[in-house]
Amino acid sequence: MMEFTADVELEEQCPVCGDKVSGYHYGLLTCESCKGFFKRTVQNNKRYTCTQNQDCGIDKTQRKRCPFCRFQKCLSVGMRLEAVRADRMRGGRNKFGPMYKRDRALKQQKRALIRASGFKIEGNPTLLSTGQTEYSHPGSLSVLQPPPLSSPEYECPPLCPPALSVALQSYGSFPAQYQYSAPRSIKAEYPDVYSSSPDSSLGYPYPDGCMPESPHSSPMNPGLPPLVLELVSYDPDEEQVRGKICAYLHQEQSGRGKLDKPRAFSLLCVMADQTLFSIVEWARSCVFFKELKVGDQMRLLHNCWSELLLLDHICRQVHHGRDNSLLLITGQEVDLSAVCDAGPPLSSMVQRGQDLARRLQLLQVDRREIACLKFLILFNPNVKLLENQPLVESVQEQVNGALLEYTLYSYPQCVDRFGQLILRLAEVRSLSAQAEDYLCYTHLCGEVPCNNLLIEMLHAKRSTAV
DNA sequence: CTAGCCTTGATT
DNA sequence: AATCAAGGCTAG
Repeated sequence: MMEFTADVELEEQCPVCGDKVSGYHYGLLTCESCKGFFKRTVQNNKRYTCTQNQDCGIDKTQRKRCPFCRFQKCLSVGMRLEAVRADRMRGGRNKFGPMYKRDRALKQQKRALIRASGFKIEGNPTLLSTGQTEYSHPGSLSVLQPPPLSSPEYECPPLCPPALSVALQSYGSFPAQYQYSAPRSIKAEYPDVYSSSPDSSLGYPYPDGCMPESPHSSPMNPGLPPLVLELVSYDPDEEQVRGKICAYLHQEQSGRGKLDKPRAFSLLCVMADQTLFSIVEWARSCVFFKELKVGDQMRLLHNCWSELLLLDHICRQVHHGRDNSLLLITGQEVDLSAVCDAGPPLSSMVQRGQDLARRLQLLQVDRREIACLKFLILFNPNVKLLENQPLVESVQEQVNGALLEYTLYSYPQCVDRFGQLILRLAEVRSLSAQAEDYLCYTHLCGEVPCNNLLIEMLHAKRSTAV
């Protein structure tokens, strides 16, 4: 009973400062003051600096002390820049409406469950990142910006320790958010720990609320291969990744002078670079991959990083579902016509990407299938010089089988759904290769910031492969 | 700047 | 007509 009241109270606290929540603001439940603070900051394009170590604790009494850290926290808990209106239009509703509604229903469900069973649910399966557990880790953002890379602009490859091995090894203590992997709870008691509102969670937590409903949304999922369920459980929380990357970008932007505007392209590179870190984190948390030695882990990632990055991008477009704009990991939209102005190689690749996204959209590919595809990409048996080749081959085989079975059970009306998916995989590979070439070329022209994981991957592949 | 209270207006 | 999350206003 104590726990129950504690839990409920927790949910009524602002995730930024702990003050009393006054409603949904900019994507989640916050207090009135953080709402106002976030609005002022975004509307007036404020840039703050931290006089300490950018890890100031934010609570009700100290929130005024460091606006920099307060804003970082706003972003990292999931407050959304896009919800601040550019045109300052008052009143009405925005596209987040449905999301708020879902979240309310979810919380209601959770409360009912707690009351019914007197049982406190562990983990945080909500779509929104509200009611999270730990803000006590001021340094949790640092994973995406490991020490050697922390001053992005001015370091060059020779001085950099290999970022991938750092990313694979060094943050042993790194937190729970990429790994609420609890494989044992999958098959058993709580079939829906991962997807509390039956299948809406198969879609990405994007606000549109227009996710195609999966045809198999029965809660029980009879013929579902357990492996598929497990694989999808390793997917990171998109909201959290987005929050971290936004926080990183914002920090970096305020770190450099106002005058020094980064060019759009290099901004995209930084974004891709940060996304890559989250992909590495994802891989590290996955079954099978964890069992491999670091050397093999690196070989696999070197081989497939661009495919995973591309697939991530494509999936975002699938759920974004618009032909005339791209949705970035940060939640920003980029007009496609602007991209086309950038010239033929880039615009044709973007076009190929859009075509691919459209095909996947027509298929109504679901999140479980995507999870399988990611594993198929990661565990590529064609990678040479693996110490544990048999494991990689076996994973490839198992996932293939599970995906085939899944598509047959879940989409019996689509005869060759499996084949279609695999075909798209080939296109992902081909397009990612083209993108790598392009990146390599632009890098040689000095257009890409040269200090990052992105470039390290690029070089690694080119020096070992073929 | 902050934060509590007020006004708006699309959605239900 | 009620709701409620946007933006606005203004003492402190």
